[in-house]
Amino acid sequence: MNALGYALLGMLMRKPCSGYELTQLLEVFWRAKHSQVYPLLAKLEQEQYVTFEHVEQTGKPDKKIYSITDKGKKLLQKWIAQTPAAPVIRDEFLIKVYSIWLTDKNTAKKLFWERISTFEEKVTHRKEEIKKMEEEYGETITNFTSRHFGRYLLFKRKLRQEEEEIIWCRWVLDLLDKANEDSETSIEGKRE
Amino acid sequence: MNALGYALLGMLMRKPCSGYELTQLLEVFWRAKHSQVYPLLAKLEQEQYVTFEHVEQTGKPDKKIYSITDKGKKLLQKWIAQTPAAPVIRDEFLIKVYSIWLTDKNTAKKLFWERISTFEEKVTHRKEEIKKMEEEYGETITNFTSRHFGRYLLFKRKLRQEEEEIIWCRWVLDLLDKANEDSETSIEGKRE
DNA sequence: TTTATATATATAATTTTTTACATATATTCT
DNA sequence: AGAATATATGTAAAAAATTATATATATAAA
Repeated sequence: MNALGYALLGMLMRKPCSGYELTQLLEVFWRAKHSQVYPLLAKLEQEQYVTFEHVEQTGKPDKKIYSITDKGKKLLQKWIAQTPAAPVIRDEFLIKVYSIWLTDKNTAKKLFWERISTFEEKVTHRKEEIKKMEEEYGETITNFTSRHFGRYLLFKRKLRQEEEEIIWCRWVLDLLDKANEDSETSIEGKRE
Repeated sequence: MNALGYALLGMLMRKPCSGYELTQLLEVFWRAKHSQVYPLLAKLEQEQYVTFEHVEQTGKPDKKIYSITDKGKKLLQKWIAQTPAAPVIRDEFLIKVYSIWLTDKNTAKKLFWERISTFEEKVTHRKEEIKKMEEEYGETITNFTSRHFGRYLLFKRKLRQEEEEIIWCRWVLDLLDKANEDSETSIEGKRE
């Protein structure tokens, strides 16, 4: 089984979910589209790691609510204790940063300002999510045995990372402005 | 063209490189194996975004040194100014954290201690890289027009992130220890 | 009234990525 | 002597991920 499968099992341990809901919950720690989630759920069900029941709805399409089985739980627990693979990060923005010296200063600034803007939105959103969790579950959330503990830890980490990204962007923008002053006040432009 | 192609072009703007070297340099901002790099370089060469020359070596296998063309440079510059796609993060460790409440405290602690350990190594390594860059290129490195500027920015960002990850892990380990004390001093264990 | 958005599931086609296979030279470690 | 590691390039097969297509209900907005 692949990592995404374990992610799904982990979410189903927290609570039974539909494929639609799982796809949304996934966002914090593993990117995947619904076109990956639905077939994998079917496979998981075939191998008896999960079960599902049809739930009819009015005003909305019917859904399948998946639950994890004992077999699934055991598989997950065994996997957790194993050393995880190295993280994969692929961020187009970073490729652009790498080559930022090829653009003009306005293009560069715009890129970083847009980054700040999208990350500020993320921070706002994340803070709300954390607040909601803290209100809903109280102090138990910091308790190791709470089913929400892991999710809470991830949210806290994400928030920090998002805030750090903004700080870094501001630092870069400062550097860009400083370099500007230098080239205006001194003749000695380039070295190297 | 895909993002990896632009990453290669960006690295070739900094300096001509072999496919082997490119695969290593890639590490900071885009994960890719050599089996992706070599065919893509061939494609890039076919479309005249890069050229290469054979370099014979003694004691080592011969290599191909790739350089970017004007056509390649223009393509890259045009791409940089466009709004980047959302970052992709896939980290198995985070899936395990999500389900950490399913394990025992020792397994949990071990996971986080191992994470700290691998990230401490990364921090050490990263600091050396940054020091080397600063020594090699001096202050010009903070200059917008330096070909090393983007790479320098990325290294600084990575270092922060790696340091932050360690801080977060320690915070989690603290939480785990606190919860331990609680369950020893108070009877009221769970709520929710 | 049309359009967009949200809920809900599913498959097909394509692209991207990983793993494995393959070869070759030289050095260092056990 | 044999094994592992580093340098160097490539291809083939398999797995994973993205994009596109498809269907269906309901609400809200333009």
